[in-house]
Amino acid sequence: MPRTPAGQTRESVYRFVRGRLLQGQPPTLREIQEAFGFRAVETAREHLTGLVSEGKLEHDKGRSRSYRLPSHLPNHLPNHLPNHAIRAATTLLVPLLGRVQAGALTTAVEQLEAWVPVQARGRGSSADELFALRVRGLSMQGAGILPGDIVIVRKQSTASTGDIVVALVDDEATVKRLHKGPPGSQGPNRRIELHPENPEFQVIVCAADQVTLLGKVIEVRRHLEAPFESFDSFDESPE
Amino acid sequence: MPRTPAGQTRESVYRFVRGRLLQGQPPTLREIQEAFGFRAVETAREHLTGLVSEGKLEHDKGRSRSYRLPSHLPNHLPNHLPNHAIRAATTLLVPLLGRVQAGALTTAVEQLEAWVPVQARGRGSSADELFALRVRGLSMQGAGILPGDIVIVRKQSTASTGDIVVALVDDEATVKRLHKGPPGSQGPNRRIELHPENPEFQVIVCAADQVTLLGKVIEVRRHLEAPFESFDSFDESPE
DNA sequence: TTGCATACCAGACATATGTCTGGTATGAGT
DNA sequence: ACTCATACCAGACATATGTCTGGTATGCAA
Repeated sequence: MPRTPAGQTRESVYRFVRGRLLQGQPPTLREIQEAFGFRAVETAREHLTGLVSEGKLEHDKGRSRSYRLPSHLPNHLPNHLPNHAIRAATTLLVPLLGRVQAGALTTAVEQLEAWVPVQARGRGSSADELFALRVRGLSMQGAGILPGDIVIVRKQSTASTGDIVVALVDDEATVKRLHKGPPGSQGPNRRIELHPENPEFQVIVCAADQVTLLGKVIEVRRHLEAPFESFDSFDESPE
Repeated sequence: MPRTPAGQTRESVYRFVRGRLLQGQPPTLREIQEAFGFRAVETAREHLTGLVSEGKLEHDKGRSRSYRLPSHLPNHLPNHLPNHAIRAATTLLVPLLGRVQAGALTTAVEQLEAWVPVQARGRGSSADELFALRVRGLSMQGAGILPGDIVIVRKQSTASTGDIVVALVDDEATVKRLHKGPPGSQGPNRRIELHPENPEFQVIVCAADQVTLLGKVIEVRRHLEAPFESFDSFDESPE
């Protein structure tokens, strides 16, 4: 029986298994056997055993379809594909909300436009911490944020000066750059400034209790070809 | 035995299964049974059977862990979560390339920076059609494309006037807006203009055979918090 | 050529996993 | 209260799936 050089089939098997895992469909040994034309199930199993010993896969002994990508980032990963595959496995699905109204940060069906795949950040990340909105106006043009862009937002009720945030002002969501007044300004009610990045728009100045901070913008996306149907999330015009 | 109202456990089971599928780890019936505290395997199986009849899942009879999200977009989906779950299932993993050199559009290990999750577009979409690059210069600032942004590019060797493209000029990749000369200009060798969106940069004018068009930019992303380690993909400065 | 590591094969068998049949009882509506 | 749909239970069993043992032969280096 002709054989490939050492390691070559192993690599091919790894890519096959990884592809199936990323599709959510881990293969059985016999599916691998068939895919590669092996005559023995054991051949497939030994390749997987080799991959486990190399740290590229892990599995639960005796369970069906249990080979999987390692679930934790080992401290000393070699700088090759497994690392990237692991990152791929931590994709989060974040709701793109159609409209945000006062207090209603929700993934209720009527407001959910789509699910957006987002790379997980850190081990504690969870899709519940994030939401996405579509930008409608030109107020943040100077920051390279244009109408139609999608902002990925991490839910948080505080942020730092200079952060780009989503805030509710007069029950309307807006994307602006946050500037906080000095501690103690206006008594317990600190002054908040929401700065546009476009000279045609005015700074919004108010007290902290007049603003609800919904979160911090952590990513901006622009689709030059729209994968989604067009849907506007909020109004905005020069004041 | 107390029971939940009709449909409630079904929905919870669906979310559990979907979560496991998105992790690449489809559950067995007994794992579902255990997760929900059912006394009988059959209870779990019936919920899955119900979900299959609702079109939310499909499966292969008699195979282990074979319940999965539907693999094709049905024509008439109800406007609720299954639709979005299906979209989630069509996330592609696109390679973020560290550097593009002449002719070397490759996902070879040394040039692969990360895998980027991207929403699939259309049924024929495949990750092989796409690659991602990191923008380095300010030449496209006017178009809201800033240094450090990631562009998702669909591989194509032609594009339309007005498209933002990635092109190889003098063996260096650059992102510009494409303008094509009139048909027949310069004989069979049509004139090509690559326009910056920043007055500090000059238009690149050359013949079609001096330029290799690598693809069309279909999406731009900016990470305000970097999920990746910083890695620059190409040089660019005012000419 | 020899030696070695390992890529392959074959078969038996344990058990994990799905399926089916027959049943109870609970929530909700009338 | 009655009825109905269905959410649950229990058990038996077929087979899919993984595991182990014993083996051959091939590619590669010395």
